[in-house]
Amino acid sequence: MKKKASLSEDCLRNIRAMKDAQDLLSGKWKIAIIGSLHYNERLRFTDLGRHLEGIAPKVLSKELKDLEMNHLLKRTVKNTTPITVEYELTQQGKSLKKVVEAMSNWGVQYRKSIASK
Amino acid sequence: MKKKASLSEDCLRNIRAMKDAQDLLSGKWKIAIIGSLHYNERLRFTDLGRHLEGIAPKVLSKELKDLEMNHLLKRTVKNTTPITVEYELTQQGKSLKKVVEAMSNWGVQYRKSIASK
DNA sequence: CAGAATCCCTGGGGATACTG
DNA sequence: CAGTATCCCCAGGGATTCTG
Repeated sequence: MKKKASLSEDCLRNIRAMKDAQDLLSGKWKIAIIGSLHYNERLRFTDLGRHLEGIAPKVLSKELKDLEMNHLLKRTVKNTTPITVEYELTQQGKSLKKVVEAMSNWGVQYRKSIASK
Repeated sequence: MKKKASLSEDCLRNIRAMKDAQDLLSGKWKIAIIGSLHYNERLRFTDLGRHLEGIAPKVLSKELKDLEMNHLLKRTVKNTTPITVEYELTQQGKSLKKVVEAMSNWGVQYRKSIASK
């Protein structure tokens, strides 16, 4: 016999899922990084920096490592002189498309609604 | 005459929008809070806490204030004894639906893909 | 170019106890 | 019930300089 649980297990599961997502995307830059790669397919370290406006190389480096560890993006060293490195989303990373787009759209919307006040 | 800019203004705009969103939703709990209210319509302080599993009241209180300041949720004091307070999403807050759902779905997906490894 | 090394510092976040 | 009040701590993040 089913009763409505006061705290649906379903609901808790979803909330945990959201927390998971936010944890992996924690920090001030990760979403933006994923977003950049979402719009640009593949980027090099410095180019990525240019997209992010104001991020320090150390921080960028660390964020990239985090994302790589979670298999959201892939790092490729090109054998050129000088050496270049390319970053691109993995399949996992690409699966964030919906999230990235939702946030982007919402952000644009939000700016408008603030501006019109 | 249109030329492809090396750093599309469009792209930067989107990235900024994402940063905006992430800033408003910064911290470990905001998304989860929005999510809870997305699934439950309206909740009281303590109930909200129950959904979030492990959050300290001080922290919850602060997160709620932040969200309220950004007009993402509304606080209502009920004239009961003892006093009760209800939180619910504003229209602004509800507009985050897409974001919340995207993150939730992705989180569930991600858990599976990790578990199956 | 792609980072690593250093130094620094605030504030986000937690634990616990208390109150109207 | 719905929060405050305190105390505390570390890591996220920044600025700058250096290197293979």
